[in-house]
Amino acid sequence: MKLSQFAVRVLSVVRRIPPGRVATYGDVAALAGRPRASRAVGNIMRGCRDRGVPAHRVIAAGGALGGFGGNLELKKALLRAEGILVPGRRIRQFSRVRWPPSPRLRRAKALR
DNA sequence: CTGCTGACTGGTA
DNA sequence: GTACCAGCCAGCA
Repeated sequence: MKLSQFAVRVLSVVRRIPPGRVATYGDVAALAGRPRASRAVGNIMRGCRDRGVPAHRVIAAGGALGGFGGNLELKKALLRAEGILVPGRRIRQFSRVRWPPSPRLRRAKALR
């Protein structure tokens, strides 16, 4: 199975997300070098079944859950298991569990 | 090459 | 709060 360079970068970024933290598709795209490729990131996540990749920690903007191949309930359960509360369609205290809060990402998004 | 798709996003109504 | 829209981009037919 061969992955494009972009896919490799995306996966390596997702692998870096610590337990109990989340990142948005847009964040992952930015860290992978393509700030506007959030949609493409979603496609890659959908196709990736690698267990070293915590896909459940990748969510949509604003703390929305996004998708999870039809197993959205499973995604919620996995997040809950890491201490992230998901009362409804959005996670609780999004700004607190969001990763990364680094200046690097902010600068990347500022170029938008 | 062209065209469509979608685990997206930000804007408007 | 919801609904719809245009822009976006990698992957695939």
